[in-house]
Amino acid sequence: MSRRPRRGHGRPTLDDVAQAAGVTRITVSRFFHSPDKLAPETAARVRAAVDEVGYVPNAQAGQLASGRSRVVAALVPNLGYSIFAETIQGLSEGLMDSGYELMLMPTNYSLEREERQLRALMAWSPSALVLTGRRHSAAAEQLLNGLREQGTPVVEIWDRPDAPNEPGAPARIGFDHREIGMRMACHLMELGHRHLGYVDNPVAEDYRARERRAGFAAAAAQAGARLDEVQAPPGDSFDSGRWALQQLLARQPAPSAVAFANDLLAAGAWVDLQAVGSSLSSSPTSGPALLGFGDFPISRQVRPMLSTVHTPNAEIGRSAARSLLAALQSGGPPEGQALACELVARGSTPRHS
Amino acid sequence: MSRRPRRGHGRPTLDDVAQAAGVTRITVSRFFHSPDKLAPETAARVRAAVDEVGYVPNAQAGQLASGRSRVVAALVPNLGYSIFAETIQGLSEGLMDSGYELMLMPTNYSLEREERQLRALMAWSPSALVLTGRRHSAAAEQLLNGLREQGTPVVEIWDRPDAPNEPGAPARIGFDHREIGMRMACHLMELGHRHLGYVDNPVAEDYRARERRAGFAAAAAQAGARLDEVQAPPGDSFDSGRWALQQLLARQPAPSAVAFANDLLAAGAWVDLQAVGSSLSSSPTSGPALLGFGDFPISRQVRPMLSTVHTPNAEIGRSAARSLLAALQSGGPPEGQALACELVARGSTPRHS
DNA sequence: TTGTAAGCGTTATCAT
DNA sequence: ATGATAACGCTTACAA
Repeated sequence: MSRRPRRGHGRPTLDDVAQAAGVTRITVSRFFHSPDKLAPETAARVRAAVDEVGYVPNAQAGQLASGRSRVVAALVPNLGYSIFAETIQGLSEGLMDSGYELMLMPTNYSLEREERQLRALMAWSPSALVLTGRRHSAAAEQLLNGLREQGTPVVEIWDRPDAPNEPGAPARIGFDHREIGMRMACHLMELGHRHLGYVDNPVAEDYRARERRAGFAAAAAQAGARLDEVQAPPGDSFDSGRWALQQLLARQPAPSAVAFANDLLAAGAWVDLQAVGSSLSSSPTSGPALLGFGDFPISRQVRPMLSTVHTPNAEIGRSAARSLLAALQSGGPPEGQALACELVARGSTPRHS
Repeated sequence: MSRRPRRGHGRPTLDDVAQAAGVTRITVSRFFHSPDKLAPETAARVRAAVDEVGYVPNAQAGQLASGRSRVVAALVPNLGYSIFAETIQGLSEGLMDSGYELMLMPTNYSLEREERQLRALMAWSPSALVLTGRRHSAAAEQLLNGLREQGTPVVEIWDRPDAPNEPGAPARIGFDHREIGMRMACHLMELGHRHLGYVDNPVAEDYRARERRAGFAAAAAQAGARLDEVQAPPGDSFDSGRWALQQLLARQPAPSAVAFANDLLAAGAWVDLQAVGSSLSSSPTSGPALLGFGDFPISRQVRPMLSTVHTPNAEIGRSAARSLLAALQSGGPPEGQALACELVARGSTPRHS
């Protein structure tokens, strides 16, 4: 019916709608972006014309003309690991119906990979950016600074906001992993433990896990407690945690309380401990206290229940979405937010001695 | 230094590079898209100029001009639920470095939501599309058909391919949930059970879970076995599964084997059963056999280990990426793929009577 | 309240 | 092997 130009999608354009409505292109454009500037009856004609021709806007053309992209990009280490999946779920919920679309790029815990993704991203002129963590390659930092100067809101999630909202400081949404590590150690020491163990996770590039461990070690040292550390091997987390605990318990003397980089590691070790305890004697276990991190659902399911640190997985994503949308609207920089973690003391860390 | 036009990002453009290299725009464009068409020394000059001015392509402009978008969109019910997170992880790994970016849209298990996301998506002219499941609203089907006719590859994941690769049939990557339901029932009946139970999941819109249940019921009916069914309530899956099993066991007579919509439900029920069993007697439990679905890591951790169905979570994503990229390259339609599930018989389904 | 003119930065087509 | 010209579909700036 209608002319089919040599190029393009062949989809109806603003001009097609305009023709059908007896107005010009720009009026139709206004119908979408500032409908209140149209005379009501004009708007009605345009609406009818839009339906009639089946008009769908062309995002690329609009973005090229306006210089704004309606893309929010998120770079996360991994999705299979459920905490980031929950964060992304929160982020996409927060972005829903905002007119922005979420572009997702996994970095596999690699700063180099993150930098490459960031470069690829530049081509899209994203409206806003979500990065995981505060550490990036030098080149990535440069790209980010460029974006920030140009007014693109950037938030870093899953890491601590810098102390007092310093102006110009990167906006971060999350918590201080080092501090959480310290709190974990303090919890165990408050229960009377003087010889602690720590099982770190096997992902070498996960510096946040390293920080928790470092905080844990610092608090232990400060209190004069003894500390044994071990890195869990890759593979099934449960098995890995079990193996790591055995390593610690084999030492003489063995720690009386052990903290883990995450609940999966801890749960594996914990159920093993219970099984051994109950087969050797029917009395309640007198083995080490165990403390996890992440408050995975499993932790409430083992008996006794696993003590852990509750992290605001989905809330980090929702908060990031709020912060970015606010910044996008106001034109100002995005705000960071310190989100609380809660140390949930349950049955696996009873009072000691 | 350089002119700052009234509009645009102010980023260097092809023309800036061209000027620095002493060539024209189009030569620089060719440098990126068909470098072998350039004289080697011209290419070298262009390369230097690109670095010099710090050129980054403008995706919107390129896509507007070419009519192709370099966006692959994926619509999934939910990410917090780990199986889809693993699928998306597989998908994004498969897409990595392909030049296509992943746009992620959650549908919250709502067909209406899916339709809206699809409409929003049309504005982006995605190069390819990933949908979850074969069921969509009528309007969504229309949109999809339009896309397919126009040559956009579309694959539906987590559902069964249609029988023999019918031409024109939607490409699906996954398996037949109804058939898996039947296999689950058969497994239990082969062990000697004649009175089965089924615990369905609480997400009313998850038709795939309904299909597994229907298959389970059909197989039971066909074999003349008795069946009791119950829907798990919303909330923590472990607790929910536990509650549901109690409902079934309270009936007189009670089923001797119970299947669950997923491993979380099953695991909650299973550990509960073991706890009760061991506190009442030290003999091995003689309670009902339990069968899960999904092969979550937890299932290998409970003792006895939970029998379940292993699903190819990440493989579905990787396969979708492969199929779409192949279709994009060949220009043909994408291919579906039937992926195998494996029924993993473990300790929770021992031989019966 | 509506319209005109001039791009936005790239790629397709055809020419040299 | 390189270039000139004309889109691509929309929005901004300025007029009327």
